[in-house]
Amino acid sequence: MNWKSLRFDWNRVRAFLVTAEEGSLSSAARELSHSQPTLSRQVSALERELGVALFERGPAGLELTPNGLALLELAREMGEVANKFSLAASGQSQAIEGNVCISATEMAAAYVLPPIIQALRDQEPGIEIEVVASQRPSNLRRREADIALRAFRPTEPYLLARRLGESHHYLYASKSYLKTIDLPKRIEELDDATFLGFDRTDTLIDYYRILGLELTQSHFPIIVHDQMVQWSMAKAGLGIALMLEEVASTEPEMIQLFPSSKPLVTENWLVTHRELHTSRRVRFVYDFLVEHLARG
Amino acid sequence: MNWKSLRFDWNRVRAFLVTAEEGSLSSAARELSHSQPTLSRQVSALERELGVALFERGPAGLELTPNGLALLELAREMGEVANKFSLAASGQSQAIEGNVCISATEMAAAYVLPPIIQALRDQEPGIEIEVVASQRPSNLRRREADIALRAFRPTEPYLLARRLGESHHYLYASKSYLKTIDLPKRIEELDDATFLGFDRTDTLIDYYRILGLELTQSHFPIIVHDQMVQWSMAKAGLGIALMLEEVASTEPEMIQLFPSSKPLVTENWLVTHRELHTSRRVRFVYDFLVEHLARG
DNA sequence: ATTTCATTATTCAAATATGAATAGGACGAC
DNA sequence: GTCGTCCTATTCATATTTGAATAATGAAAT
Repeated sequence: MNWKSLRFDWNRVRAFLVTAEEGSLSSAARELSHSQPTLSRQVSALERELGVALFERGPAGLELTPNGLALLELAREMGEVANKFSLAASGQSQAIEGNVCISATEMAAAYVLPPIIQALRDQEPGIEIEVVASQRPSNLRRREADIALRAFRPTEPYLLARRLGESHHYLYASKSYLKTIDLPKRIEELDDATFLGFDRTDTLIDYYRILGLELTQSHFPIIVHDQMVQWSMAKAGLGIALMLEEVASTEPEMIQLFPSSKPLVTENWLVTHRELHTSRRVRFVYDFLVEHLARG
Repeated sequence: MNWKSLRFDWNRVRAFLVTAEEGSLSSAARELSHSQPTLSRQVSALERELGVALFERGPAGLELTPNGLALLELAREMGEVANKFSLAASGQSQAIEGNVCISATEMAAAYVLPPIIQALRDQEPGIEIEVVASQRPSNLRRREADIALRAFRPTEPYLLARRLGESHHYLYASKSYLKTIDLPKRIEELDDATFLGFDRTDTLIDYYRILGLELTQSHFPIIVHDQMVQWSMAKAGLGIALMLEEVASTEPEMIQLFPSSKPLVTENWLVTHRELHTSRRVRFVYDFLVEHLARG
């Protein structure tokens, strides 16, 4: 076999890929934990190596040339395979030491995970935990996380999921806020209060409908994307928020509204990539989380 | 997007790939124009990086572990894409300087190409020519060559081919050899001579049948894989060889047998990868070869 | 048993790649 | 305008990677 065509520097393709996707050398450098000059030189070197101009350079940033655009397709493809390689390799790793990345919602990360991670690290100090707290589900195929805590059953065939039970959400408001409104007896009558929202979609309105409340966008004068911040605002008395019962019950200042009404129920699923489940390290964390989170 | 999983050293995958395919670090080092210690360290570093043992090491060489075997599949895939990337990049290169690799049979490389390459380099000194002389057709998809001179029309859809005319082959023997046998009048009667063969397949027997000669393996007591060497042996009087008319006619010592019989006719095709035809450099060499080789 | 030939791993000086600091340019906010 | 922020390219000291030389080991041939 002849390997002549492989003799170029593959890392430079990676530099090109991330630079093109990120839009700038600086940003790519941050992503790859390198310095901007390094990326600058790697991309320049690739261009020299190939004899092809990949970017138009300017102080405002880079712009792909048509040639660069065509090659970006292949660089993406190479990145896909590199990702698969990394995944498979991690899956085969039988080392217990090393990093495991867990994705969860902000509330779960802030209130549920800490004691579990504490216990886990007491038992296996070699395992380092990285937490990605985000409302958006992490893409496990792209390896944005090794293990994800999700509120829904995943459908992707390459994922392995385990149901952990369910969580109950109720409406909460601070004592100070409740002094400013007349709380009705029945939840259906609560319609002139201030509610805290996450975004301008109707997701939350749909949830409230399940609880028996018909609301419109105008009931959400305050939008906070960050759930932790939203909860702080609720605690500060800005309005009513939907919250996990376990989390809210630790806050004596927060009052559960209509405790006898039915809660909003979400499922909890622990999810990982099938490839990763064969990794001793990931498997350990996965099993540990199941053990400490599984209920009902 | 999250690029965490791409942060490993891609060049180490290449080191692993070539090492696994070649079977040893030393051999891989030769293929990649690196040193053996470099490959040794790159592969070790990859194993450390992934936490996976890829090879069992021994002084006799390396052996893939099951994990290594599984990862080799993905490394191969990555190599395939890297190859495509390199191909596409070369196709876009508009530099006239640089290397172009031409594959041809030994005889063509030795007798036909030299004056053409001479003229080409007089005209474009920036172009460096690499010649791969081999009876086996080079795999252009794997980029074993940029341009190939072949005796048959290629069928692969990704190849671009141009017919250059045909070549005539006759039987030749040295004057010294002819003294040792009685040359019959008609070619059909020539059956107790010594013929020089290339291998133990029947390809050559089939060719001779076209010329009207029914031979068997026993007529080929001397097998020489290398055509240049075979021709030298024929010149030294060891037997009869089939040879290109143009090449043989430059040798006064060699006698063309049965000049009035029909020759063995083969076609000549100039072939390149479609992707490469867009490279200014490859295109130039291709057109130059067409111009200097096209006949009839 | 000995030699030869292949392999891999180690050492150390030299070549190479890297990051911090810095310069310079475009763009938007004020 | 002017400031602040983002970008890229360059410089230079440092850290890493590399290859030549070499040691060590096993398999195969003698």
